[in-house]
Formats: sequence, C-alpha cells, structure tokens
Amino acid sequence: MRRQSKQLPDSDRLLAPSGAVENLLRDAGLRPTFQRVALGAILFANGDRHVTAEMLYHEAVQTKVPVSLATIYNTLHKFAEAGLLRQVMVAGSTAHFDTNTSNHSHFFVAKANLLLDIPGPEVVLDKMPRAPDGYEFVRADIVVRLKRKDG
Amino acid sequence: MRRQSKQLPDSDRLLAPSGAVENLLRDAGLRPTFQRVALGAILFANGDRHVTAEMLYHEAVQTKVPVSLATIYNTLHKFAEAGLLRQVMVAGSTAHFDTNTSNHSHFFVAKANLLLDIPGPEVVLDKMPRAPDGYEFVRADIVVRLKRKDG
DNA sequence: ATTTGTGCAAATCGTTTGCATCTGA
DNA sequence: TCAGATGCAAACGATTTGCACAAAT
Repeated sequence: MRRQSKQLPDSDRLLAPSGAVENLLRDAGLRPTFQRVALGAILFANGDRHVTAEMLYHEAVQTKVPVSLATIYNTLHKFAEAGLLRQVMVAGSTAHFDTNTSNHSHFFVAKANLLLDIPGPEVVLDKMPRAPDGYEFVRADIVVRLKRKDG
Repeated sequence: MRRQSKQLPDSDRLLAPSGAVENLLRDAGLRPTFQRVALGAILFANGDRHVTAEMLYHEAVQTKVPVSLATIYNTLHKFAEAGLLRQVMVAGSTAHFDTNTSNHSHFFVAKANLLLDIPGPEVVLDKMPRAPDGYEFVRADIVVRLKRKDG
C-alpha cells in the first residue's frame, strides 16, 4: 500500500490528518502554523518515533515542507515544552526527541546514533535514591548502551 | 591546615605525589609526561572527583601547570582509554569524567552542571533487558536528575 | 493591530584536527 | 633516534541568536 511519494505532501503518505494535528497543537497552547502542522503530521502519524533535528529536517525537505533548520529546532523545543515530545539526552552532541512521552527507558547504539524504546516496564529501578539535601528529584534516566554483535 | 596556595604547584596543596602518579601512568601504558603527571596529580589526589575539560583546564592554570586546552582533551581521553577515568555522558554538550571507574550511578543537576556519584549500591536495575537481536549489551547508565529545591 | 512564528546568516559552545615543534624512552 | 606529546590556530558540528519579514489571532 505504500507507493512512492509523488509531491503530495499531505496525502499519499502516512501522515496524521492535519485537522487532528491542528487540534493537538491548539490544545497544547501552540499556534498551528503551517510548518508546525506539517512537522506534527510527520511526527505523530504512526506509533512512537525518535528524531534528531537533522533527521526531521531532512524528512521535511523530502516531504516538500518548506521549513528552515532554525524552525525545526524551535518547533522541537516548543513541542517538548508543551509535553508533546520528550527530549532524550542520551549522549554526545545530538539531541533526540521521542514522541513517546511516557516514562520509559532506552536502548542506544552509539555508532549508529540509533535510539530505541525499551518495550514494556522491563527495566525498572530497584530503589529510588533519596536526593541530597537541598535538591529534589526530577527524573531518572536509564540508557542501556548496545553495540552490534560483530562490530 | 589548608593554607592559601603560594605558587608552589607541587606542594602546599592536596596533590598526589608525582612519583605515585608516574607509576600509575606507566602501569597504564602511558608516558608520564610533565603535563600528564601534573594533571594526574590534580585528578587522583583526593577521593573521587568529576571534571569537565574546562574545569580541569582552569584548575591546571591556577596551579601554574603549563598546559593547553587541546592537551587537556587529549589527556582526558587517554586516561579514559587506559581505564583511569570513566567518561560520563550525562547530557548536553559537555563531557564529564569521573575518577571513580567502578560501576555506579549519578545525580545530575542540569542548571549547575553538577555531577555527583550516587553513594553505595542504592540504585540498581531490577531486571536487565535483553538486547534486541544482532546487538549486545555494553552498559546501563543511570542518571537521576535533580533540581534545587527553590529554583 | 498585535502578537507570535519564520528564515537567513552570523555567532556561540564544546570539541577535534592539522601541523610544526618538542620530549621521553 | 624517533615514536609519541604538545601547542596553537583553524576547522567542526550541533545548536542558538538577532533581526527583518510574514502569518495567525
């Protein structure tokens, strides 16, 4: 069923319906501009995904969405602020964003810059440590680093 | 007992004895150059510490150790390669290095760029997830993010 | 009409690299 | 002697910023 894209940005591809995305954004208190709706359609179409700014930018360009890299960064941060995305700080320079905003852990393959959700509640902390005096708990991040079996 | 430093880089301050550091480096297969010994003295003097390149650089400059930032980066990576340090990828742009190379978790205060060991085996994973086919486990990193109680 | 978002290019930050020069074994 | 280290400055990649213009309420 998945034919090649034929310059039809809003059809012929697995994108979320623009109307739905518009509401999503409005409900999150964000102005549904053209680029935000288009990026939202890319991001929230199918199940959960992980993107970097660069990845989303390329995807947008391929989908003929007129958008600049600066706006990609802007949008990713706004979405994250609004709770539509979760920023995953896994390592190194590049920031990853996850459309799965629930509390879960990640696999990360450094060489491939590949980020994956760990399915289910398989990884859990045994005990929560108590925060030192003067500080309060924000969140526990668990990253299980992997490498290819050969490499 | 701790008087002010008086331009006496190798005394009058809690530094590891150079001889000991030299042996440490030699045993790790690293040439004990002047800067490496000096940086090693700073790093391995007292208990466990965490440094960024920038932090170590400033400390070195203050201690009148002639060293360039490039060499700091170089040295930190060589030390890490040799198992004398562990690189902690906690977030964002800056790399942290930990003189505690044992398997343990961290607290991290983003605003202050402050990294702390979580004492003892307080935080442990309940279950290890099995790696997806084709991949193998490298290591699980646990970072408990904190913020100041007021801020 | 006013606020908010966008695009571009320049600026920034942490880090790496190329290369000539020094240094330790 | 000579591989390996150092320092400097330039190069780098990801991200951010300043500002003029455009779009949404």
